[in-house]
Amino acid sequence: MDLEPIPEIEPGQDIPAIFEPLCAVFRRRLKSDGQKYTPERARVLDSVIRMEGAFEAEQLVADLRESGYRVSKATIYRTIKLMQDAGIVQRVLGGDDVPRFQMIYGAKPDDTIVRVDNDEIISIDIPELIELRDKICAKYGLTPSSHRFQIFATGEKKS
Amino acid sequence: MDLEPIPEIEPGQDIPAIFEPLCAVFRRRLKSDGQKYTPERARVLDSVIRMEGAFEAEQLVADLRESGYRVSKATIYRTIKLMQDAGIVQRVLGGDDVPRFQMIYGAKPDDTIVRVDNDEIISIDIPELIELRDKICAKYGLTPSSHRFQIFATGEKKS
DNA sequence: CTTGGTGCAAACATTTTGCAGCACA
DNA sequence: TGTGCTGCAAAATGTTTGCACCAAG
Repeated sequence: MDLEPIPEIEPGQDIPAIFEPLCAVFRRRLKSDGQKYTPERARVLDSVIRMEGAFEAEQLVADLRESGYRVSKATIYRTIKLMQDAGIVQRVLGGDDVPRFQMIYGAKPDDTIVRVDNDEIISIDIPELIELRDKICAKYGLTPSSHRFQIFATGEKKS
Repeated sequence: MDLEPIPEIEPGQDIPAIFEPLCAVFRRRLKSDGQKYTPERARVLDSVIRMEGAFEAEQLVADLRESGYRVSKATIYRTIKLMQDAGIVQRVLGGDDVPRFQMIYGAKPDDTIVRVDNDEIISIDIPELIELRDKICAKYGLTPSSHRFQIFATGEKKS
């Protein structure tokens, strides 16, 4: 491919600073495995960073296609897998059963109530959880990057 | 099919009492939707109840086949969907990306730390979460059946 | 020249659907 | 007689793989 050369840290133009280390994380991980940070992989990472919240693999395909970068589906899936290995994204399920991915690093916490009787998803905000998780991680000598709290509930009181 | 008639509450022989209402829940839900509690569906529910923790759809197929009940794959998948609608099971993802299902009713909460740098999963026990979730649900007029708390962390202190 | 990466298309795994026949109200 | 349920096989999704060729060290 004849894309421009890859800068040392290629965060794209309008990517929040919080995501900048991501690129470095990915590059480091690839390098330590004897793998390369190619233009295609940079494009996929770029696209992932731009996604808001959870996204489907197919959205990456579409997004990259729109951007004019023809990255093959196979490469996209392969790159997603690499990013999973690098701890950058994870696979998740929403209320529907569509498999999606979401960023781990820099992701904002995801606290929800899932109505198991009608698939409704209610976002809630529980600041206490952050200190709770930090406390727990400290006990294990780990550094938390994000968390996810799902409550499964039914609506007895209302339909 | 020439199976024995379905008793009013057919909990199987050695199913813990905690699961008994499940059958009633399922029957009630089906009835209210003008659907039927057939022998095949009873068999699938039976099999689901016997599964420990999360299970793959294919395990139900195998389990039912072993039991000598030939329930078609299509019916099993259709029944799983009905049970999802009834709020009895939900789809989940484990550390690998294999889609699985798990019981909601009677399921024990699932609190874990996910080491994003090496995929290690550490089970933790946080009793406070139960009261927290109950408090939150009460605020929304909902009845919690289970929850899941995942912390994503890296091991800075040890590898 | 060796190792890794890519695109393409075929293969795969899992789940859904169309359809003809069956069961029961 | 109509409505729902079943099995089967085909179709639809979502993801992975085999292969031939390309690029960089």
